[in-house]
Amino acid sequence: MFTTDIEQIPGRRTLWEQTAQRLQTLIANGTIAPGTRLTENALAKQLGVSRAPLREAIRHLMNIGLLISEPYKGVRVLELTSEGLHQLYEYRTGIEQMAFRSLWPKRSAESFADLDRRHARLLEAIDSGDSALAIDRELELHQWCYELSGNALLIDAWGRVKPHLRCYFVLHQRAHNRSGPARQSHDRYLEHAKGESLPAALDFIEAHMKQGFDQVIDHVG
Amino acid sequence: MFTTDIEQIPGRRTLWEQTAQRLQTLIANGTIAPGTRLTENALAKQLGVSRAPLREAIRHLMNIGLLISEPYKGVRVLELTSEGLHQLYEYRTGIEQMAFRSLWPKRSAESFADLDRRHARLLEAIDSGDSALAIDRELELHQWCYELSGNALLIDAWGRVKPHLRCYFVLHQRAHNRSGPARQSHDRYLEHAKGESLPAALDFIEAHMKQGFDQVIDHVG
DNA sequence: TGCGATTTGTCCGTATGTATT
DNA sequence: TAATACATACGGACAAATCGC
Repeated sequence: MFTTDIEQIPGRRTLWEQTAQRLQTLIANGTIAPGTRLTENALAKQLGVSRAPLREAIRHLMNIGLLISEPYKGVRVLELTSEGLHQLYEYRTGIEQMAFRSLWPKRSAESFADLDRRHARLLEAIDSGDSALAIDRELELHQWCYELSGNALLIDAWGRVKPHLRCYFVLHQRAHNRSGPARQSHDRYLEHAKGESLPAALDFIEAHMKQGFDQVIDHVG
Repeated sequence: MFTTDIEQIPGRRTLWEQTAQRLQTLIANGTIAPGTRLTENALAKQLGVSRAPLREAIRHLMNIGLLISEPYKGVRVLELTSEGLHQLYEYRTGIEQMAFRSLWPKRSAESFADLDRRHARLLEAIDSGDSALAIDRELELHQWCYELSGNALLIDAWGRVKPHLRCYFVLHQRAHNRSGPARQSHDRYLEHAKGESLPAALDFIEAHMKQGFDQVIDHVG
């Protein structure tokens, strides 16, 4: 693997990993607003950790891109802009197409079963009305293609994109007060993933991403 | 010990950035061999810094992927494998094609002049016989497409790929005792970058990358 | 199996450098 | 210019985990 995947190994994580995860959640759900300037001492006290692990957590979120640091001036939370969203979707479209090209020869019955399982869990979350859970499940659904590709750099790139998507999704969901993209769109995503034509799948990904982009773009400053 | 190597631009960057840069160079040029386990106290003494900034530098290189960390076990330098090289080139091909798709409408006379300037500097380095410099110049040449794309995520992705490429390039150069890819290949790269057909450019990138991959693959464990 | 040695992870106090007022 | 606030850096200390014997 590339970086340590924080979201796994739930039990015995180091303090800086837990701190990074907590910060990431606070940023994603808007508790810490975009553009907020973070002061280390105050934040360390609030989180109940010392500055050392906090600074390492900050360094991690910097590398993910959720925090922006200016030396000797401090760090601030990334602002959500239409330009940023555009670049995010351009990038995400590219890496997801890359993943599909890479995974295409590796497709199997088991991988399709895995995909179906993720899809079922997404539908389950949507029906439950828990929109935060639905967002996570949707990200897990798309993670299928990266894991199947087996390319550590792609998996890592996805891990970096995911928290950004979560931020924008939450923003969109708050504006609309309903959960993510339509069910039908994901049905067609699965059809193409299991279908026979790679070019058709790539085209659909492009359209699928553009649809997601258009849904969110109106709610960004 | 190896503190003699780099003393470049210690200007106004923070200590952890300088430390990360020094470590990166030591890893790239093989002074610290792949697979080496790093112990913090010893390394801090050798580099003349305290553990705090060293740990942040390590965290940075972890996120780049040059160092691998297992909690409480330590960090070790990434090993160069044929599988890793394959994934690196698959990924690099993808993001460079992505960059070309993104920059294509933004091409201009000035951007072509910029590209020519980078090319000239590469040829200059090749002719000078300084292979380390030639490697840097080749990376700067390719960086053109990412900068012109203007996509911050793509630029960031390239920034993470670059140090890995440097490691493999140095490995290859040491085996061959000559500098990088042929001049003709870069000439054609420029022709396609300035040409009229995006699909042709994308195809050439694929071939160009595969050629680079084949040149290096034989020298990896 | 346990025990000690080593290393990482964490915390604290303090000093220095930088930006801002 | 002085003063304040904060980020950065250092050193020492202890706790926690791992590894070798």
